[in-house]
Amino acid sequence: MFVKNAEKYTLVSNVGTVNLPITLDCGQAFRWQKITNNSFEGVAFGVYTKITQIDENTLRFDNITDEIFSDIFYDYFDFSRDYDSILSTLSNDKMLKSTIEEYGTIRILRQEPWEALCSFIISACNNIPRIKGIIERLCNLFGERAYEGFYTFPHAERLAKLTNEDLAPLRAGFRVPYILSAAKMVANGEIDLDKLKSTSLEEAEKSLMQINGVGKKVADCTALFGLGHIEAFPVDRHIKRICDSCYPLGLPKFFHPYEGIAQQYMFHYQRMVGEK
DNA sequence: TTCCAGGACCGGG
DNA sequence: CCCGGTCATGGA
Repeated sequence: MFVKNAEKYTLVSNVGTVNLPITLDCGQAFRWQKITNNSFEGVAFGVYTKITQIDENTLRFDNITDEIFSDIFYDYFDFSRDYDSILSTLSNDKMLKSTIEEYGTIRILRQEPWEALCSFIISACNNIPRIKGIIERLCNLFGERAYEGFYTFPHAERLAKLTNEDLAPLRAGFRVPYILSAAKMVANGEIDLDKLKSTSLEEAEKSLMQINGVGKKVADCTALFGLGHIEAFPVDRHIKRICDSCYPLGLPKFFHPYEGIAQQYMFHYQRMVGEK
């Protein structure tokens, strides 16, 4: 690992391969704003930064120190995991092989648990541009200023005090009461998201599905993108279509325990072919 | 106007 | 267990 800290940016190389644009904009996170084809800006864990892809092994983080990178973004990008090795294994599947070759390394982001849960409650029966809009209004209205024009994701404790009317400006429709019920259960400790990081996936799903508005799909997205359960395999309508046609007898055994990574390639693949 | 979007819930069969 | 209707919103 090589980290070079200059006056106002941190250059990171040789911590693992990554396709930055796809990783940040493949539908697992909703808050990164594209500046150019290879640079994005946004807020994670309360910290604003601008990230630029220099090459497959090198990222530039503007506005943060090397310590902030080590404390926050190293884990956020799941750099402790050896994706080259995992992707090599997953490439034993014909369809995944061509997708991996085309798109490179899509990393599973380790997002804030509450942000992941809340975001995927909002994702229900919704499209990605509108999900992004709702979440942006949520942060702008109830988050804290992290940088000029950028706000943190509001904590569950903050949202738990609000009413349906307070959230009306989000224009989130039938999802508003779901957001509030989740916020209350997280804020009062009925759901302990950090604890669910170290339970079994089944235990985490079971706990999350106690929340009104959280079914298996949203629970699995929360487990995968917010709790580090890399074996979680969220099945939405796109993934179901692929599974029915490509894996009618179930997923190949050797996907385990990296079903979550396989899922993200399948989802991105389906998104790309669907755009034609 | 109708259809659709990273679902979940509820009712009836 | 599985089926259809329903839930708001907005772009195509």
